[in-house]
Amino acid sequence: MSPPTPDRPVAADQLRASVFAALGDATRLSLVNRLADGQPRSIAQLSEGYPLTRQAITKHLGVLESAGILHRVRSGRESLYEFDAGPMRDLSTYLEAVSRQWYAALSRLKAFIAENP
Amino acid sequence: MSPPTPDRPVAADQLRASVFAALGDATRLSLVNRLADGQPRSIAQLSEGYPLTRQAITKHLGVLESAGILHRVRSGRESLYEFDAGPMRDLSTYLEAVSRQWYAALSRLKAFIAENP
DNA sequence: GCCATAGGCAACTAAAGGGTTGCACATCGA
DNA sequence: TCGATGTGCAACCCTTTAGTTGCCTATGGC
Repeated sequence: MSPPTPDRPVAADQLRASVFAALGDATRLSLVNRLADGQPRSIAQLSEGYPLTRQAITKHLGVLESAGILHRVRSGRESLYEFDAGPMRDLSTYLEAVSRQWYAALSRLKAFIAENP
Repeated sequence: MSPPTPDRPVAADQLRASVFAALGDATRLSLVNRLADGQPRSIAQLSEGYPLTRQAITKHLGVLESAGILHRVRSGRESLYEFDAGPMRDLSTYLEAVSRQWYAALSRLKAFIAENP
């Protein structure tokens, strides 16, 4: 391993980035919002209310599934998609950590300035 | 106001999606990580350690700036970028709300099942 | 005033993304 | 059994994105 390089894009970044990217589309965010009530829905159901074809929605669902945000369960002739909060909780934790790090650094800076005339 | 229930893509989704999209790249995540210590850095500094050209990094920084995650401050001949925790805090709040909504719905479902033999 | 350094701008390429259409296939229900 | 419904698959299109190269401008230091 290369010793001292904690900064270059690492595996963890790749993983998070793929989840962020999956959420980086208004249609997909909307789909997630609908499924966050815990009730699984079919592709046909999820396609209702969008000015898009069923195929387009299918692709979006595929992206969300690849990111682990949704799971697909076949039931008879339909594919039901259900929400999984795990990945989004992870992101939330990560974002919280970064924000906290920033606030902490800022506080230290302020303290330093206050103590040095 | 934020607990999301919108059915189709709405303005709020567009805004959040753009921030999510900005974070949906490993290189950009890495840049954010570096700047989250609160210390502004120049493009040249930020370009170090990546197998990319300075121009590529410049573009990434532009994306992050457009999303409001970074701010640019010109200082002499260099452009300093500094971190702003606001957008990421918003996302964290949003993700937390969605997760909470899901857990709540799941709890209700369990309770319902327990009460109906 | 000179030169090295830091950035900005523009044009270009390759690949990924978002979307569509067309068609084949499985399954449900009367 | 038969038609309607729900999906899957593939090919295709257009736009965006990630990245490069080349060149020109501004600034800082000596």
